[in-house]
Amino acid sequence: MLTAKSKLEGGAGNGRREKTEFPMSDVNGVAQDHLRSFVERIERLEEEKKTISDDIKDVYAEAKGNGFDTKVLRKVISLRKQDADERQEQEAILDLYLQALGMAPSMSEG
Amino acid sequence: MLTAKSKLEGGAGNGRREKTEFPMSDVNGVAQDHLRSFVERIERLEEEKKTISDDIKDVYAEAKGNGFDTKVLRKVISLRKQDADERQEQEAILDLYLQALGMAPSMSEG
Amino acid sequence: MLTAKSKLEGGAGNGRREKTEFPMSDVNGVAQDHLRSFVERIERLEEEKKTISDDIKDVYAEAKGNGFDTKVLRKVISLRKQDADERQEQEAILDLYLQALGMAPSMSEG
Amino acid sequence: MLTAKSKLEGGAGNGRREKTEFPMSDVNGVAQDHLRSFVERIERLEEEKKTISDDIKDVYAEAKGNGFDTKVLRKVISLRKQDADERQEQEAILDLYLQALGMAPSMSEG
DNA sequence: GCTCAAAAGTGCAGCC
DNA sequence: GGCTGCACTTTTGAGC
Repeated sequence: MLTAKSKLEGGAGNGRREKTEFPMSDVNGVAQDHLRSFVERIERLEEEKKTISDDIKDVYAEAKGNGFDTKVLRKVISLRKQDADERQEQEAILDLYLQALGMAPSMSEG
Repeated sequence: MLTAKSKLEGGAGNGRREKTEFPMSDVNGVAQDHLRSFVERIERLEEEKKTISDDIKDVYAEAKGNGFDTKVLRKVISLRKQDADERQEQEAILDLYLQALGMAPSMSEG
Repeated sequence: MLTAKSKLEGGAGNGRREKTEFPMSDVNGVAQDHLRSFVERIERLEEEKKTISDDIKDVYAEAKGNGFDTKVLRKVISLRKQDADERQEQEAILDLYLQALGMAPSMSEG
Repeated sequence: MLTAKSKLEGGAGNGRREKTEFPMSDVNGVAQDHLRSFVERIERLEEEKKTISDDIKDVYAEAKGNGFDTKVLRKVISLRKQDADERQEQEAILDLYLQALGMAPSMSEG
């Protein structure tokens, strides 16, 4: 059974087939452009993400500089996040039980 | 209603001491405001960060929807990142050499 | 996949090249035996672990066969685990605050 | 104050009802016992599983303490596992062929 | 530098 | 049988 090899969308010369078996629905050049576009978008976002992460670190550093214990601060953040998550979880549980009881919860019907 | 949060300030407010052993350099109330400010800033940033992360996932999903193998795509991103990191590393080494030679690299303007 | 540059050979032993560049501080044969021993122990444990995992799956399957909704069942397990974790967490928080207050919790006084 | 745990049984009538809408084919009390039994079995197994996992971590730690690079060690384990899986796969294919030829492979005793 | 915890990535099981 | 969501593993980053 075949598996791994097909994934590389490898630029094998498929130019001459009526229909390509490759995972992209287009000619190679176009697919490449498409790929490049995705790569750029992702890299751009990753960059932004890193900026944010660095900002967060800066805030912790600033807090520390103001005499706060970062470990405690992190715990505070973590706890508040947990609370939020738990709230969501509660709704999920409710939905689950409603489903189990045959009473569909949401499914925004209508 | 406060729940877990209340524990956070539980330690505080246990009377005035000539000198506080608390890690904050201010009166409790003020420190609390300060703390709150830090917490809010961090949470805001964490939220933004999550938005970006979700965006990234969306892009991967879109790429997948366009026939790209996300695993390969991730590999591409990863490799390019490594390359970039190595490039930076090279520049850092160059800077070190320049410094060692007394030629400050100053700021690397494009 | 690992590329050649990875740290496979990296690590200890830098500097001495008369004998070996390998990361182990012993003669090859002995180190190999040692390595083999670790590999075997790990593989044995992994095997046991898999057995347990399969057992768990079996129990879920059996529960399902008895009319239980496995999704709900999993949720029940998950919730109970969360409760246990939270209990631990509470102790951790307490310790943290005690530390922050300069009251080391470390001593286990009765 | 309700704790999270209480929600679990919240849905079920803590008393005895003559009739149930629940997906279990038995009276509530009995189903509850049954459920409890499953929960306990699973939790017991999960516990064992965690013990094994911790043991594995310990072995890796010990290996590290003996100068082995855990990353490499993990790679070794992983590769060997792959090999084993592939071997199994080969046998499975062989079995298929044997079956196709009307020669049941029966049980593969080690 | 090592250890530990959070985040990401991968694989798997259940569902449509 | 493809897909979505979940659990496990791995990796990265922070703290001591």
